[in-house]
Amino acid sequence: MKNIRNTTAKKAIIDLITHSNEALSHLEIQNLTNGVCDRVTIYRVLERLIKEDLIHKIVNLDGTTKYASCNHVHQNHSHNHIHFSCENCKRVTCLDTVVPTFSLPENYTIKEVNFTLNGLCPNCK
Amino acid sequence: MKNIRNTTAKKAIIDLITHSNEALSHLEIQNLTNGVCDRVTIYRVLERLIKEDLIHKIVNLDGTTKYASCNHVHQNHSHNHIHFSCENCKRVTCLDTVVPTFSLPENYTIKEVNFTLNGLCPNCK
DNA sequence: TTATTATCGCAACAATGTTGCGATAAAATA
DNA sequence: TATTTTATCGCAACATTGTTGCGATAATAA
Repeated sequence: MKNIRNTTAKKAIIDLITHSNEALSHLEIQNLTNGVCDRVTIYRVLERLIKEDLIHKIVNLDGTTKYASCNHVHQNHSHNHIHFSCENCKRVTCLDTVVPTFSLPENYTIKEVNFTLNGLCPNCK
Repeated sequence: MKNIRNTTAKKAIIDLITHSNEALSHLEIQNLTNGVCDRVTIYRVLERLIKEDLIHKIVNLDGTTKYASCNHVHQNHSHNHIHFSCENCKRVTCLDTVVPTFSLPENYTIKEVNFTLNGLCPNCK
């Protein structure tokens, strides 16, 4: 069986993401880790962290993708909260408390959710 | 002032999108229009069609973006409906009737919305 | 028919993500 | 602690997707 290793790169990346109050892009992670590891390694670590359910991926309308830590304060945490993407400062933040309600037609199986809003955040408006 | 022109490429692309029952990617549009115009022109036409509010853009969790026609059956149409992206057949469809409700904290200005769900559609489950 | 200019085609570039493979190092085991 | 196993890494090379500049073309107004 595969055993998970606690790599230097992995530790640095997860530390960065969990201590950030906004979602980070691959490039931002690359700059902030400052040469701890290769570009490709960052992609691979992020992929694994998502699989381990430690972070989640957010894709914005402008096509950029960012990563944020999962909030495990609730017993059954989920990623179906809304993310806000500011057009001005480009910051993406999790609105953990804002969970939308909707009723899906039958026969659909939901596995992942991506809710993002674009606009101006309180700081930029 | 700028006057909008009804180009051959534009007509072909909008015809394609409005008659499709699923959202189309840039590549799919390129293949289906079959050399009507250049790759770059497709990007520019799509950009203009979005600005004219004739189509809307959908960005999925896998990073792919697709385009769908705007449903103008309602007086005040909006794009805040949910899109479903099937992991298996890769089709993206608008669930026009499924509009989520949520309450945003104050001081946020919303300009655009991107709601997508990943999973299995009725055909693939 | 002619003039204006929005739109186009092409080439070149930029950003982002992926893959293969030999090298390295984390952690289990002796 | 020393050795072994193999998950993870670094590098190079590539693929995909989207962007930009600029001269050429064609849609529309005059």
